[in-house]
Amino acid sequence: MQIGELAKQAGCPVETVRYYEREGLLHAAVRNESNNYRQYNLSHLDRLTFIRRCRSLDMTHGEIWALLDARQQPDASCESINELIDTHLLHVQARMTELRALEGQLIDLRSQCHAARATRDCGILRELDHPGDTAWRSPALTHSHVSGSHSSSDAHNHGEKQK
Amino acid sequence: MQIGELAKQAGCPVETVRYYEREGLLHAAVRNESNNYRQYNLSHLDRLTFIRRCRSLDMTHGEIWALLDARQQPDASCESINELIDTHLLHVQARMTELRALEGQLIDLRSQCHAARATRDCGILRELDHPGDTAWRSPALTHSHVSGSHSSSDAHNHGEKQK
DNA sequence: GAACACCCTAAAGTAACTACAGGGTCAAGC
DNA sequence: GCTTGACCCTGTAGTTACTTTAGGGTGTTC
Ligand SMILES: [Zn+2]
Ligand SMILES: [Zn+2]
Ligand SMILES: [Zn+2]
Ligand SMILES: [Zn+2]
Repeated sequence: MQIGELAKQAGCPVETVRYYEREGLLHAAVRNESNNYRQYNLSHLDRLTFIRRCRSLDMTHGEIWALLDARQQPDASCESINELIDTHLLHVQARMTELRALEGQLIDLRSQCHAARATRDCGILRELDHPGDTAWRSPALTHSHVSGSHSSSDAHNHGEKQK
Repeated sequence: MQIGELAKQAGCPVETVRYYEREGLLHAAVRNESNNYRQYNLSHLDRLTFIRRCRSLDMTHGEIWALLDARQQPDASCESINELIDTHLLHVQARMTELRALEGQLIDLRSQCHAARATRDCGILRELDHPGDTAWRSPALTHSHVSGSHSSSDAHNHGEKQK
């Protein structure tokens, strides 16, 4: 199996497979001697699929490493695995709590302006400009990874010409 | 006011202020001629505080640019501001929906192993290894930025010695 | 004049990819 | 034999919003 087929089976881009190999997450494939193409077998596909399932649960590479390591020691206790899942569940829940708080603040903010008026009278800007009575404290820091709410394809250019 | 005082008033690190200036979000400060230190006034503090409030709502720099731009035109309609907040609220809600789905999957996964047993018998690994009947599809892509659940301080090293 | 808090710049690191530049390999069709 | 197109390779840079590090100047105090 070459890299395109492996990636297709695992449902991820080819570049991601090469990236995982560089990171060591995926074992380096044997190369075809004549053309230097990577050759994969089913155990590679197994491992890659495992990794992608963990990523779809938003685990970090560090968390995935820990699971892969644990898997290498079938005789050890699985306690650390159970704990890792618990901890990661807390990561996700912590972030949800933050986002719920943000949602509330944004709904409050939005309620400051319903009609379209002149910008100078917009209640939203007014509220952003002066703290007001709503709690403007930044959300208490959590031990969560899992951050953000914006897709990477959001363009962030400002007054610059597009190509 | 020099940079340390400004940062303290706004509740953010000094480096972040310099970073915003490089990005253009914050206007470049006048420099003290003798020592080249940045000198700020209250309008800088206003703008920085505005930016930080938007960031605490998890807006991107692009979204903040749009608000800052709109604020420059007090006579225009504030419709775009209202829409921006609506859209960003959708970003946050979309991410919450994703995280709720993740939470459900993780709870399912965790339920596969309650006692600490040998790793070879761990129901969690078993489930991660073979798709099982639970829906393993990656969460439908949203138009959200706001991603992740892990804090940046999570260490992600594996078998490497610490310094 | 030494300690210490403060300021400066430029460059690299973070997480997990994604994209690009520049080029080799292979099968099919003309 | 040559072109077209799909596939593969390497290496590097870009993404987001910062943070960290290296290396060095400034200002006040003891
Ligand atoms: Zn986690
Ligand atoms: Zn308005
Ligand atoms: Zn947004
Ligand atoms: Zn277990």
